[in-house]
Amino acid sequence: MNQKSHLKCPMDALLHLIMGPWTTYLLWTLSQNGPLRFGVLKRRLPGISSRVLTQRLRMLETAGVIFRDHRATIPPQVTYGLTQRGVELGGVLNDLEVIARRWDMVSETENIPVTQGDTGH
Amino acid sequence: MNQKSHLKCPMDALLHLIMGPWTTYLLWTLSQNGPLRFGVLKRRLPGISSRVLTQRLRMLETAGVIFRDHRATIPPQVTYGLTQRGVELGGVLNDLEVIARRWDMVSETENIPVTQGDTGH
DNA sequence: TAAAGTAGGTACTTTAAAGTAACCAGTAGA
DNA sequence: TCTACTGGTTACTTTAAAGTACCTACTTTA
Repeated sequence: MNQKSHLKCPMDALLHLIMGPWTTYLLWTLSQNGPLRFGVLKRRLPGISSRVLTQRLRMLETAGVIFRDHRATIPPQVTYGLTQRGVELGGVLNDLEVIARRWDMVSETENIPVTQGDTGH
Repeated sequence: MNQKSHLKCPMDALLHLIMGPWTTYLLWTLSQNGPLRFGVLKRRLPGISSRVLTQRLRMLETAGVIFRDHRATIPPQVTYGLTQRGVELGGVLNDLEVIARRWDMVSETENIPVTQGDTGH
């Protein structure tokens, strides 16, 4: 297997979509502030390059997670925001964050082995 | 920012933990089959190298997501399984997979913009 | 006249991580 | 005695992706 495993598995495709640097921050920023223009977004993600920001926005747009609203005015005005899918994804990311925070708080606690049949799957 | 952003943010730490190739397959395999020995695990992930499998197992063990049961017999016998944290994580991964499958099914449907205030955050 | 803001695109460099292959100890079995 | 199995480790190579820097066109403002 290699990085292209997402060509077969929808789960991998989704993880591949959100796993890169900046991506979750980007989604988070959009979910907190609503639709934002390119330049504003760039300023809210201090350190990100135009190149990577553009890549991320294109990926997410292709996946239908964000929308792109382009007005060919001068200067141009391009706004990005979450779609319904983006909101769905945000929900799961929120669950993940709740877990992440909880684990951080109690990182010194025990790790309990789980016997087969208890996993809930 | 760079790959080390997980040093600050628990969310990034968690994503960084599960995002690599093989990791979710590994967790999935353990959740479906219960604790497994190294060699069995390797055979259930066709194509993975010992090197990467070991790395993944170490990462997950350090994070408290799996446990390692080592018996210094000859030949040695090392078993890995999910901890409580592993089960929790499995739950969220399952949610993600449900979404991934649904999106795949309806990939031709509309992507609806969401106005500020509707995001539920 | 020159700078700044708009939303990126392009070329080159760098780096982190994955892949590959060989190797280890110790014993059982042919 | 030679092989294979156990669970890895180590060194080297390769590649995908991120970083860096500079470029565009068009207009307004100083």
